[in-house]
Amino acid sequence: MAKIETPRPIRGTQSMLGEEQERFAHVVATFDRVRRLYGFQRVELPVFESTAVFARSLGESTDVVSKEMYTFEDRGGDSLTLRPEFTAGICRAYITEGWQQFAPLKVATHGPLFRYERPQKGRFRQFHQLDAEIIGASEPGADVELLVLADQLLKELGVSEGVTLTLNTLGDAASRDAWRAALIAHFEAHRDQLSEESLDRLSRNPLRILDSKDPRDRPVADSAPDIDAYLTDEARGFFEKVTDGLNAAGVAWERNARLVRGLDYYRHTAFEFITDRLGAQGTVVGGGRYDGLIENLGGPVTPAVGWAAGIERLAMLIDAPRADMIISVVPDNLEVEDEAQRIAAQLRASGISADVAFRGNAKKRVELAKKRKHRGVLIVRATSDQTGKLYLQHLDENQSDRDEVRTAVLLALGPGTNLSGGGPR
RNA sequence: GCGAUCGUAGCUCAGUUGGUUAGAGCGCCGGUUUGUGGUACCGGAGGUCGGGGGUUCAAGACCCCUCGAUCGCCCCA
Repeated sequence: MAKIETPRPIRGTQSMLGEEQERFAHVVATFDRVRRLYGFQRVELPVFESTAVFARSLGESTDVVSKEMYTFEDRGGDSLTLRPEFTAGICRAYITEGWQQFAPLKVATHGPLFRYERPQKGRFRQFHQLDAEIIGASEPGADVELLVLADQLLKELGVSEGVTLTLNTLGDAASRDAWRAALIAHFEAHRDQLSEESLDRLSRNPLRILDSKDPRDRPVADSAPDIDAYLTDEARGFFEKVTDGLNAAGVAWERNARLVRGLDYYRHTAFEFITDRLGAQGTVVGGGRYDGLIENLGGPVTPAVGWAAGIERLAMLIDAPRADMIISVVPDNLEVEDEAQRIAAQLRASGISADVAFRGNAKKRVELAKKRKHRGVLIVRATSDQTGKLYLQHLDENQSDRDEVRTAVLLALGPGTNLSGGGPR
């Protein structure tokens, strides 16, 4: 009989359980809470779109479009693509779903994205992002609000210590074009000093040479002109209003004149929240303003700004979230199993998580509760003596945790409950 | 697409310069003991050492190929 081969998981995908999943869920839950504080509506979007949605908006020559997209033909012969990012799909929906009537529209979402890349630390083929966008707002105040939102999110996740906001402006179209031309001239003049990779960038995406990690490129990149000299008055004023707003809101930031974005659609504000705690993947949140994108998709001229954050990356940075409080209800013997179910139901009705172990004798069930990291064991004894009927054994180390469990259980079972108690020996 | 490192039980790993029937802990299954309560004892199942080829009297160890993982380059959240 031939051995049945178990299908392997797809490279770069993850299946999460336990702490890994709890970290992930905590990041999402925190985002969902904070985005509400800023009045961002949750939107639901398809995971795949017509290939043109991404090809047109991201730029044909970007790596994402040219070699990283999961693109396939459906049975009808249409070219579809699993979304490699959120922004393009949101903009498509803004145009096709009539969302223009709600402008300026503040939306947030999160979910899986797909890029055909070589996996490494903090990088996956199916990965997950948080996303926040403001569509139909040309005011710098929109940029500020998004950055303040991101800043608060990182603070509430407890990771702001190791993460810094780096900020740059790419100017308006006129500034950007003038700067780009000056950069190309500069790099052309020093071709002989650039790495092979940067020579390739020079023809594909010259701005990218600025943040090259190759030490051979640094002298040329560092001596390249900043955008500041090419900024129009309008673009300069815009950037100042953004930075003033951040200062007023108490958001710490650093100017990085070398910061550029990988995708073609960015204008004006560009930013990354970066850390050195994730190996080669330094960016935790990245985004900026993309005033031309919706037009590129055939929509009306619509200014917009947004960011995305890697959920896996944030999950790696946060402290392990505290597990939910679960009380294990253990019947002393078969006789009181139904009584244990009744008590568990009472706990759950009061919002306390309860688990009734169904395997093994009482001792085994207590051991299992300990192993599952439950907070306490409520032992139900077969006795007519009300004083000895319920016994709460704590599994927490410190007294305040024990008090929390005891108070919760007493509250759920009602006043006057006779609850003898003990702790770990 | 390129580079480095690594693949031994379900999991975490030992395995000495190549040398008998490949080990441990945890987990799993069974049993003993205990019996107002989490750490006891005994036993068992489970590995064609990622796969294929080669060197050798002899390969888990050495060589080649292949697949996979990890980390880095590229790119990006």
